[in-house]
Amino acid sequence: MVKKKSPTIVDVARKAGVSIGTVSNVLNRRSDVPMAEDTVLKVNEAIRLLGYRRNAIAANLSRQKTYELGMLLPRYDEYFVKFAGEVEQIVLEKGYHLSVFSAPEKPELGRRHLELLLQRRVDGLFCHGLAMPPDTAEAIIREGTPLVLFNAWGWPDDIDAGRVNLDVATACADAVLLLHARGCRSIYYLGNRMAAATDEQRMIGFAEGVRRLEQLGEGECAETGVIDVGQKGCLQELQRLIAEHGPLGLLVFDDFNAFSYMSKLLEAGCRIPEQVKIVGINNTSMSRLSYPSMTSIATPYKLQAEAAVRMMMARLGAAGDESAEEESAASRIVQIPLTIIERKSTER
Amino acid sequence: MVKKKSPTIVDVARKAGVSIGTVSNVLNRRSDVPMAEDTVLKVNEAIRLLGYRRNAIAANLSRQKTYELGMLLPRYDEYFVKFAGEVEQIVLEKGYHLSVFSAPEKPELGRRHLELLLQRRVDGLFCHGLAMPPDTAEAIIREGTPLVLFNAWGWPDDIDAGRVNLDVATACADAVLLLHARGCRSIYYLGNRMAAATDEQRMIGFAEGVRRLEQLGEGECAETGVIDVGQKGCLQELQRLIAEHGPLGLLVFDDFNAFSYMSKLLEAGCRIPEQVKIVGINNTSMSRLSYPSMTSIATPYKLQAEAAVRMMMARLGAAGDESAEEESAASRIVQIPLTIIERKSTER
DNA sequence: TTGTATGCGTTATCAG
DNA sequence: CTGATAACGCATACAA
Repeated sequence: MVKKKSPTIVDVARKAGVSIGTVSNVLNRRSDVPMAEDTVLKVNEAIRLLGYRRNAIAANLSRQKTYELGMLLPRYDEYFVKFAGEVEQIVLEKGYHLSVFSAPEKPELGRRHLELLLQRRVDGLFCHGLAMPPDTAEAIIREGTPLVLFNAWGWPDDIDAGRVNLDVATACADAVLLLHARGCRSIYYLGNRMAAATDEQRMIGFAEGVRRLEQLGEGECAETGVIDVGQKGCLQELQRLIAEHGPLGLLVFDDFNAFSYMSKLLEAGCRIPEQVKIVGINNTSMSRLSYPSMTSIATPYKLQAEAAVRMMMARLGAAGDESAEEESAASRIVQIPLTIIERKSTER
Repeated sequence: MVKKKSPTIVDVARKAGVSIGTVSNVLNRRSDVPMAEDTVLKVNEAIRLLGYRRNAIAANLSRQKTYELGMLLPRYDEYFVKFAGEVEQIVLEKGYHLSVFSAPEKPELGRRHLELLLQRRVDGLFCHGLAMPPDTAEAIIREGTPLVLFNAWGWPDDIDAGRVNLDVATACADAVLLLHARGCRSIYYLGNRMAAATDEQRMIGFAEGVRRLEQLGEGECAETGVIDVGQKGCLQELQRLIAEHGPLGLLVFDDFNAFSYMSKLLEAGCRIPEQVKIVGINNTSMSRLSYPSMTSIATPYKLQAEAAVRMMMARLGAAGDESAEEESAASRIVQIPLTIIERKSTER
């Protein structure tokens, strides 16, 4: 059997006894071009008979539009994957599809993926704030590709990219207050310096929470501080704190680390939540299923995805349009609120 | 600022004072076509100056090849995502890139993604055995797109698709023996009927393990059985088994469910591993980080990914080639062995 | 070593 | 309503 090259509209046209223009019209169901009922039937029949399948490459080239959106992730973890999945769903309903790439710990790889996406002439780009430097972003926009960033904290304000940021800081501040309300005498943030920009937001929130605590002016003001998960003797330090101050409150970088340290503390004989109360971040399946179940800050994927897509669509529609040009920074940057899901690990 | 359409090779050619053919040649670094050092320099300079970026769409259309591979997943979970990530890495080194799609619980969505990939004329397709019915697979191959399936257990043998299957059954059998060796008097498989084909493999393995146990003819032959996670009163049933028979061995459908039930049992006051010994499947981060840490069957992503890519490359290379046509079923189907990672949850 | 011409499969325009 | 025909941007034989 020879590799019979797939049929083209030319074949379909011949088979149906019409011209290729007509085939294209019924293929694209153009509403502005009226067509005879009969021709449509003939064409569809020919398509079925030949097993014709449109060549998207040629179509894209011709119409100068791909209906493809790209997404650049720093890595595949539960949070990013869920977010990407949501976005994929939503844009699909709008006739677009999403191509996701990740660049695990490799800026060079990230650039390569980006270049690829650009060469494929994607109509728009979603990108994590960590997966691309600001000047690259600027260049992309300048060249005409709409860009929507997510979790791009601390980026310069004058970049014309949509931005959908999780308001992690506020949630972390709330977590500090929660831990205090649950009776913690000392409250620490267990961070991860390796993830600089992400860690910073949590730290800012933690500090804010501590400040709010002070403003409350409660006499039994808690002792607070920051420890790093990578720090040597981290576990011992925690045990010391428990011994010295009683109920220790721990806000941890993410569920993964929170869970990991919860296990270590349990193994060391600590009782949770009696001696240590833990709050994780991301509300992954671990936190829900663990014993004791773990309080965690939930990131609303769906909300964030919807906001991101909305921004993208606005940019896609307004391309070339000078009308909606005067977009305020306010509508360019959206903050997504998080909520704390309280579970056993912070019970009184 | 007008949306300046991106420069083409025509622009580059003009700027560099050469013809477009020449530009194309240096762009593709054709080894068979010799080029003057000087022209290459000129062209590259022009490319830099203009900020030229090759239009992959046009290139693909012209050369009738996309260097794109598609992957269809039933959903995004830790296992699939890791596997996809590995494949992405490997094919990247071979000059291909991977577009991943998932069809969470929606066969219709899956067909749509497939159609999309085919319209984009991907050079090849990786697909999970659950994400596509056999007749569809056959049609795809017939039309000339190389197909490599992974975890397509129980598929008809006459389909000319590469197949890379995890040998879950054997590993499950081994797990049964392990549980017995660790002193379990009764051994149960905690399955998940909802995931039919996947569950079946585990069940086959479990049964095989039980049979091997019987052949050993140990006097203290264990009692065995199957329970479903979705079953009402599942937890109570387990507790009853523990009370009646002492040390209970549990092989669970996957880490997720294993972890979930471990937590429930702990909460109910059971001691692990003293009263219940648990083996999960997939060796996800949960099993490693939990307390007690959980024994799990590790799936070698990398191995499986390498095997899958190897098959794909063979098919891509042999396309049209009649030489390697006579491929035996043996080399078309690869079994990947799994290994049990023993942790605290099965200690004596 | 470089330039020219043709084709890739569609879309879209504009006469019939 | 339908049918030629010119783009779309690039690759590639083949000619120079």
